[in-house]
Amino acid sequence: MADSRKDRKGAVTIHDVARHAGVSPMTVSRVMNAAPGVKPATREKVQKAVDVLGYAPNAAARSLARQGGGRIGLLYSNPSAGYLSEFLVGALDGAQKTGVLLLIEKCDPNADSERAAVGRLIAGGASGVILPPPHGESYAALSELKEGGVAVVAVAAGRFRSDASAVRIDDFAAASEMTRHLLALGHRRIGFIKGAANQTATAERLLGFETEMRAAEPAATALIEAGEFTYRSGLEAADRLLSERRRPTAIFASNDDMAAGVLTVAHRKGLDVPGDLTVVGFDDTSIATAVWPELTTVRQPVAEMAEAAVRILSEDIRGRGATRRGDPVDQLVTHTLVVRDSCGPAAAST
Amino acid sequence: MADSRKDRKGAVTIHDVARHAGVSPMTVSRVMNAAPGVKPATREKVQKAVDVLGYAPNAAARSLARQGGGRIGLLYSNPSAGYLSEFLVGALDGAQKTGVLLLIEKCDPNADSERAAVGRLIAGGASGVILPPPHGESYAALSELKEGGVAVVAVAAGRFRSDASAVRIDDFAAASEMTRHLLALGHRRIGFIKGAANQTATAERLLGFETEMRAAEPAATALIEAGEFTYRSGLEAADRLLSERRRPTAIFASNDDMAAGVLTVAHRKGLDVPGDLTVVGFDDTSIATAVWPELTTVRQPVAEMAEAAVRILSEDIRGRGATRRGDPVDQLVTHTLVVRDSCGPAAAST
DNA sequence: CCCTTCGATGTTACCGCTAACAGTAACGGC
DNA sequence: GCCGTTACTGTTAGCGGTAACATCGAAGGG
Repeated sequence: MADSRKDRKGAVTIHDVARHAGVSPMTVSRVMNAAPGVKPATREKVQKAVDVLGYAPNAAARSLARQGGGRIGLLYSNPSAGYLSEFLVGALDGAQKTGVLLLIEKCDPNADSERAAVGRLIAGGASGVILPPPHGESYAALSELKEGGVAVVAVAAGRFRSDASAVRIDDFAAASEMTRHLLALGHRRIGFIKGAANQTATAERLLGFETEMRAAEPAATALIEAGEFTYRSGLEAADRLLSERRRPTAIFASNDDMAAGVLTVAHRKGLDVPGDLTVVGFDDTSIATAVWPELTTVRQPVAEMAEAAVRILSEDIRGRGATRRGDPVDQLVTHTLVVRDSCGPAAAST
Repeated sequence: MADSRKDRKGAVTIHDVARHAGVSPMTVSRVMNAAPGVKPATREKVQKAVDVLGYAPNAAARSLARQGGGRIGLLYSNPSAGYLSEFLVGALDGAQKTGVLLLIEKCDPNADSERAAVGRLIAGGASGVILPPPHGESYAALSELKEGGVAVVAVAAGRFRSDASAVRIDDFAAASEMTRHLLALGHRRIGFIKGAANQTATAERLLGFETEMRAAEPAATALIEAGEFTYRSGLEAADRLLSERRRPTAIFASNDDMAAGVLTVAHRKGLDVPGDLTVVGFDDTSIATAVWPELTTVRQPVAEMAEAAVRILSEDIRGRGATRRGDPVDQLVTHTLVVRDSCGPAAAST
C-alpha cells in the first residue's frame, strides 16, 4: 500500500512534499513550523501531502539550518533515580519535535561539580539549560548560568523564582489533596514525614498537609517528623512515629522512598497495611509499585514536564531578539492522585 | 584564559581548526574520523589544534552530510526501570561521539506493539536498532527487523544468537562468582530464586549457581524456587524458602527487586539481615541501595554497554558495502561483584 | 630523464532545512 | 488609475560536515 518509500532509502524530504503539494519547499517549512502567513487552503494542501507521504522533518538538518541556535543542555546528577529515565524520554521527545539538540551532562550535587558541568554545557554551545531537581534550587548552577547569559528552566522546584523559568506541579495543592483523601477515609491521627530541608518542595508539601489538618472537621492530630527523602530516613522516622503511645493510623511520607521505609517498619512490627496502618507517598517513582502493597501516591507527569521545559527553552531561544529575553515562565502542570492498595479506612481504635 | 571563544556564539567549527592548523577542512575531517591516508605529522598538528580550540564536531552536520546514514533506533518498554536512565545516558553519549542520531521509540512488551514500534523506527530511517531487555529475545521484533534489512544489537540477553549482535555480561560467570562468594562465607544451605522463564539470562544465572553448588567442598544444599523478576514474586518465594523446617542461611535472588522482597519477608519474620540471613541480588539497580541493609549484588556496566551497542551499529552501518554486512559481534563486558551490607558469614546453626 | 603510480591533501558539490530577502497579486485610498 | 500596503509565496544562500573526485609532489621503473 503505502510502502512506496520502502525502496527509497527511507527518506522523504521537504522537497518531495513540496512537489507533491505543488508549492515551494519554503512553504512546507512554514507549515511544519506553524509559522504565520500561510493561506489556510495552502496549509491544508501541504498538510495532506505530509500525511500521504508520511513526511517527518530531519532534526539534524533543522538544527543545522537554524544556525546551531538549538542546543539545550540538561544537567543531571542521580543516574539511578527512576525519575531520570522518564525525564530523559520526555526531553528527547520534545527535542525531536522542536528540532533542537540535547546536550546531556552529569554532575554531582555539589556547587563545584555543578559549576564545572555548567561550564562544559556552555562551552558545548548550549543556549538554554534544563535543571531537574535538585539543581533547580542550586545557587551555584543558577548564578553560573545567568552569568553565561543562558536561559534556564527549573523543573519540579517547589516555588517559582524570578530568575528562571519553571515547570512544576503545585506541591501545596497536591499535598492538600492527599491529606483530604486521608481525612475522608476517617483518619484523625496522621503522621507526616518531611523531606530534605534544602528543597522548597519540602516546605510546600508540609504546608499543604498542615493547612488541611488544621481545617479538619472533626479535629485531627498531626505528628510531624523530619526526613531526608531517603529510604533510611523514612525507616527512622517511622520507627519514632510507630513507637508513640498512641500511634497514628496513617502516615504520609513526603516521597515514595520514605514511604517504602515506613512499610518495612510496619511489617517488622507486625502491622498490616492497610488494615492497621495506611501509608502514602509522593512522586510515583518506580519503587511505588515495586513494594507490597503498592503505594498510594501523587503522580507528577515527569515526561510531560521535561517536554514542556524543552519547549519553553526552544521558544525562548528562537524568539530571542524579538522579545529581547523572554520573561521567565511559570508553568504549572496537573498532578494526579494515584490510589493503590496501601491506604484504607481508619481502624476503629488504636 | 582560553575563553577566546566565549564571544563567538560558542561554536568552533571544522574550518576554525583547519585554519589554525594550516590545512584544509577535509584533512581535519579525516583526522576526526580516524580515516587512513593522513601523514602522522599532519595528524598530530591537527590534533593539537583540536585540543587548543576545544573543537567538538557538530553531530547534526555530520549526520546530515553522511546522508542520513546515521540513524539508530532504540526500543524500550519499561520506562520506570532505573535501568533505562543509565542506558539512555550511555546511548546518548555514544551517539554523540560517533555522530549518529538516536531515535527513541516506546512500546509494550508484546509482539504486536513491538512490531508497530519497529515499523515506526524503520519508517523514521533507522539503519540499526538497539534492543535492551527484554526485546532482545523477542522473535517478533527480531524477525521484523531482519525483514527490514536493519542491523540489530541485543543488549544483556543471556545467550548469543547468530542473527543479531550482542553486548552482554557473562551471566553464568557472574552467578558463579556470587555463589562462590556465599560459599566462601561459609554458607552451605542456600536458597535461589529464579527469574522469568522467557529470558535466557534466567537460565544462565541458575546454571552458574548450580554449577558452583555442585562443586562445593564440603557439600552444600541448594533450595531452588521459581520467580518472575518482580518484588511480589520474590516475596512469595522467600515465604516458601523461610518456612522450610531447616531454612537456608543465605538467599540468592536472580535480581534486586526479588532480593528486596526477600528482605521484607525476613524483617517480617524477625530475622536480622545479615546476622540471621544473608541476602544477595543481581543487576545493581536503584533499589539495591534504596533498601536497608543495602544489597550485595552484581553490577552490569549498563551505560558502557549501551555505548558499545551504539558503536557496534554505527561501525556496521558505515562499513556497509565494504564488508557487505558485518557478521554479528558478541561483545562481553565485565561485570563487578558489589559487596554491601546484606551478606555476612553463615550463622553457627539454624 | 620521462612517464606512471601512489600517497597525501585540497576542491567541489551537495545533505535537508530554514533565515532573509525578493517577488507577486490583491486591495483600498485618493 | 496610480501607488503604497498587506498577505502570501518563491528564491538564494549557507549552516557544518563529508563523499567523491581532482590535484600535486615524490618515488620508482624502463
